[in-house]
Amino acid sequence: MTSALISMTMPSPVGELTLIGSDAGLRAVLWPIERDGRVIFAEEVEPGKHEILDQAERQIIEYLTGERTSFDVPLDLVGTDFQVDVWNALNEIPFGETQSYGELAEHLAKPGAARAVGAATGRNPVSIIIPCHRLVGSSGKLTGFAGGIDAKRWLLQHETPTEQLTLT
Amino acid sequence: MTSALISMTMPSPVGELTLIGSDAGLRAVLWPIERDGRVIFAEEVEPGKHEILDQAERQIIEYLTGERTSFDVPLDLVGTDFQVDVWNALNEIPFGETQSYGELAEHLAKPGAARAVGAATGRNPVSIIIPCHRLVGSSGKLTGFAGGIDAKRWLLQHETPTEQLTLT
DNA sequence: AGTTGGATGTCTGAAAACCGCTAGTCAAGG
DNA sequence: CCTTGACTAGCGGTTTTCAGACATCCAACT
Repeated sequence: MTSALISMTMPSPVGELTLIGSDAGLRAVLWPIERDGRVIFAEEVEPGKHEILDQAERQIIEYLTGERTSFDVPLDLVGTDFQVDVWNALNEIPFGETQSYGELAEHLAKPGAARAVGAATGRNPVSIIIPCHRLVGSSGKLTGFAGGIDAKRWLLQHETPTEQLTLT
Repeated sequence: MTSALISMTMPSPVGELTLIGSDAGLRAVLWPIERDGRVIFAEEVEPGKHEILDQAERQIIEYLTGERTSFDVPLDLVGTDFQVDVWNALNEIPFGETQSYGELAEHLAKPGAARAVGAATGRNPVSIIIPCHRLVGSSGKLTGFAGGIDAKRWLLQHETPTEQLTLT
């Protein structure tokens, strides 16, 4: 008997986000396109009814408006050991910086596992908060993104001083 | 966060039995040979410390000494839908009677699923209390038993007036 | 009397496919 | 030359698929 999940939606410049919570913490932040495929069942709640979802929404808004560069909502990550390792490693890439899939694999002491890192990143349940958008190809190219390449570019530009180059 | 399991052992004429309990009820009664393979982790407790295990032990003793012909310990069955259906159907075979795998399949409105019933029965976690020993081949032969054919024969003879034939 | 085959739901193990990659090679275009 | 783009082989973890294996049974064969 794992406890029931609850959900909430919020608008954003990169599309409507769906937040999923459990007792233990924030379980997911999903792009519109992911919503149907990834949620088994979550009861919808109104804003103000659930501490963790409210906190998550608040922090995401602050991030999007530029008042915040890191998050401290409690997360409830469910995945394989490797996936959780990757997600935690992602969390350590600082605001405004990027890393390649291969570099992250090396940080995990698994050189050569770049492709596996890509696969695990693609399953990151907690978009934006776990900054999977900071992971780019070794050439700097924006290779893929669950919420669409446009959203990835938007997030990276949002984290980057405006003088910077335009991202491919 | 499912709750922790607790366990206890008790002697019996058919070998030492291991009882496993959860908050919700009795999770398993295992034969010696099953014990290593099927228990993930269960903290051992002393008799008298856990209501459900004590109740189960008491009822099993009463059954073995002939003072009891049915059980009412709360059970906590975990398995697929089909398996739970089979186990519940087993529970409805009265003391002293037997049924064939195929007959039970028909009661489940799944004629032809005799073999599937066999597989599900073999996974019955709660020996003795869920009377999987009352299931025999359509020819009356004692085909298989998790605790060994000898234990199956012992249990069936124990439920049968002594004048009856010897079981093959 | 023995043998064979088909029907059923589930589990297991092995193999294959799938990916948000990467470093290397090679040819074409400035 | 240097840059680009297209193509390749190999990487590692997970997911999907598939082929057996079972606590059977009945019928239709040898």
